[in-house]
Amino acid sequence: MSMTSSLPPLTNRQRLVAHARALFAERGFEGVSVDEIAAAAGLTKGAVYYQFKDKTDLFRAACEAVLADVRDRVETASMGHSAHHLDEIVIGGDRLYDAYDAPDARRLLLVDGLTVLGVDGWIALQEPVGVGLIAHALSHLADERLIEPDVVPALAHLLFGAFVQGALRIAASSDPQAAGVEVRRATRTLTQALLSGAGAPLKETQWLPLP
Amino acid sequence: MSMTSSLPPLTNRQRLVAHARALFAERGFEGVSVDEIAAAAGLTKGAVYYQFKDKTDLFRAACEAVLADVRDRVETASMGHSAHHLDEIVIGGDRLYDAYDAPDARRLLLVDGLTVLGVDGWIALQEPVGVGLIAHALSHLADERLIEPDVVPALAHLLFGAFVQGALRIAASSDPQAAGVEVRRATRTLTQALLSGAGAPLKETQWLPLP
DNA sequence: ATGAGGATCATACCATGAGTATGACGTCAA
DNA sequence: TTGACGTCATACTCATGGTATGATCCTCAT
Repeated sequence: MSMTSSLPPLTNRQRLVAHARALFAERGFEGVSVDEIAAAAGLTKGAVYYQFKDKTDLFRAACEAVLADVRDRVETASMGHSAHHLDEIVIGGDRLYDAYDAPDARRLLLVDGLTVLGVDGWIALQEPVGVGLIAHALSHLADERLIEPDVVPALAHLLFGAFVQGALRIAASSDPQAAGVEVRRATRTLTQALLSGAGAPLKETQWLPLP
Repeated sequence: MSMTSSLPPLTNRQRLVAHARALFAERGFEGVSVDEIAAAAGLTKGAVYYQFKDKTDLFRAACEAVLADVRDRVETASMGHSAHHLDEIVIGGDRLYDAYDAPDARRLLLVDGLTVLGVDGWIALQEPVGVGLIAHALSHLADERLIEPDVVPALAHLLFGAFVQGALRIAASSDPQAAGVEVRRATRTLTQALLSGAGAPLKETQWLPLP
């Protein structure tokens, strides 16, 4: 069904990334050998190590390819739907779950990415897209004084973590359909709570002193 | 400082787990060889593969050892502090961050665990402790009708994901001290919003139809 | 044209490490 | 004593990441 538009006919580097993406999505980073990826692209290991520094570098390139698709899906889908600023955090959230429904996004970005790229690499990868989209939505809540503006970066990161676990919970469920609505409901409970402006007062040290 | 109470003098299996835990915490699952772990325990590879099925099995045992300590730290610390039921979600949250401050908890449970054990294994590992504690706290909110009872399991999982990313954000920061208070503040914004009872009304499909 | 030089990739090779097979050593019961 | 079993060491295989080096092709100046 996919139009397989090969204009121009794809450079070898792109073909390596494409096959790496497919194989990594199927059997994970450790489950696929470099020779196998090269063979799938009709090449050998020499081509891989000329184009990429090491196996991790190839994995990173595959991650960025997946992430580009995720960004496209989320942005185009949320385009025109946000009647009000405040809706986009719940609408965009559903689109995020849709995007993370793809096997390659799950395996590369959510499962293997953290271990392979390390904590810093993982955060650097997710910041522009996943975290960034949430931060953008939260900034509108901060404009309306529903939350404090200076908690937006960290809060976006936390919410992104919630989305990650939500996607994994759906993936691990024996009934992904039912788990999908369950997780989306729980996510709305979370975002709805933010939208109510309950985070605004925040009398410092009302609960416990911060160390 | 740790009392190193060796009574009885530790079986070889326990010593393997202990050294595996330390080495995995230092250089990760892929960064440590089985021979190295065996040598650190004064043994050889044969002992490892007699006691454990494979390297992953040893890693799982190390994870459970770390997790036992996490549970102890969180439970004993939150013991007697929760004047009201509703406090424990924010108090216990701070204790969770404290527990995930340890290098072994970070590396084994938060970074390597997901990839090594797989999604199902990882969830099965975290469910009894991390997710379970949050679910317990949330159940009290459900008793007070602050949230719907049937969203508790999924919501606990989501909040646990937020804690995971919070801990990772602290770990990756160049100033963990400052990042610690930043993340804890953001976490309280989240939990405080739940405590306000904003999740209760939840008019179905007010925003979007669930698929 | 032609040869120099670089870009791109294949081939051969090495080192490491997970997993297996098998044997050695002990203990204990009969 | 001996035989069975639990525990571990040793020796081996095999897959794989990475490197070194050589082959091929394209480009371009002379």
